[in-house]
Amino acid sequence: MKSQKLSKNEKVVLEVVKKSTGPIKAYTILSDVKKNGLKAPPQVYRALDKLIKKGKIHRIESKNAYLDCRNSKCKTSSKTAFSICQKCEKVTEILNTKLSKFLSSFKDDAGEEYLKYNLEFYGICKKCKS
Amino acid sequence: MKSQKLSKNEKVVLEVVKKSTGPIKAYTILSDVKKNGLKAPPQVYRALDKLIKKGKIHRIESKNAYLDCRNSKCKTSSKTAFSICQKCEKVTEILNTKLSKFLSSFKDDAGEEYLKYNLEFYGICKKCKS
DNA sequence: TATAACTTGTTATAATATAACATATATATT
DNA sequence: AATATATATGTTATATTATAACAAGTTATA
Repeated sequence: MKSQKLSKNEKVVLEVVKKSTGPIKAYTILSDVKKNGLKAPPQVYRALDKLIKKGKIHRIESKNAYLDCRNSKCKTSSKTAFSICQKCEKVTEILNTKLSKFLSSFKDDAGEEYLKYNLEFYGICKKCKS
Repeated sequence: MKSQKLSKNEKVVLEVVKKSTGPIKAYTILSDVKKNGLKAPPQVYRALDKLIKKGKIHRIESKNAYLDCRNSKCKTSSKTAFSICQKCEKVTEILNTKLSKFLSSFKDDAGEEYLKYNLEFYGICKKCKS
């Protein structure tokens, strides 16, 4: 497990991700942090990579977007599950013990378990249904 | 569920994906299908999108790559699970009834079920471990 | 055969991400 | 403190992945 200490750029990027109401894209972050002096994509991508390793944010693979982790117990980003509304694009992290236990102890045909997974559920959220 | 009939370009692209020993990238497909007369990215991406909808191939989100579906029962690409070796990059589709039943009947905190999901497990495959 | 729906071809460009290298800052070791 | 080492930053250029927009051809159907 990596140190949780954040560098200057990591703090700046994390603040932007936290402020966002949903998953935010790298270039949206970039245009936002330009007021903080950051200028180029690598500065953002480097910070994002580190923040993911440090468990501060998650990457929503199917959206190429980044979301802050609201699970205080989350120290790493190795086991993640999300629900994604296909209508309003809202993404919610799923923190469910039964689910994480099931997936953590899941054995494939070769009898192997996995220390890392990412699960994305797609559907229509309650708000959009009503 | 979409018609399973494939157009000319879809057949050409599917053959290339099938021939590949693992997940294959869109631009790798493009350079391959150039001998069949296809010339530009949209031709490949359009075929890929249709093939996914028709359940013939899957997209491995974390790799931006495409893999043919070997599950004969797979008519759509709405419920998918894969294991990905972080060393040799091998990707295997997981066809496991217990897993698919669990995820299909999973209810989130709002009591909602999901008709669509994608799960990616990451680890080291047996071959790479030994 | 006309009409609609789908499929293809084509050019250009948008969106996402990394390589490579120079410099600066922080941390640990003597 | 001075040196060595590792980490973090700044910068330019470029690679990779994907779509917009529009014209034209093909197939299915009324």
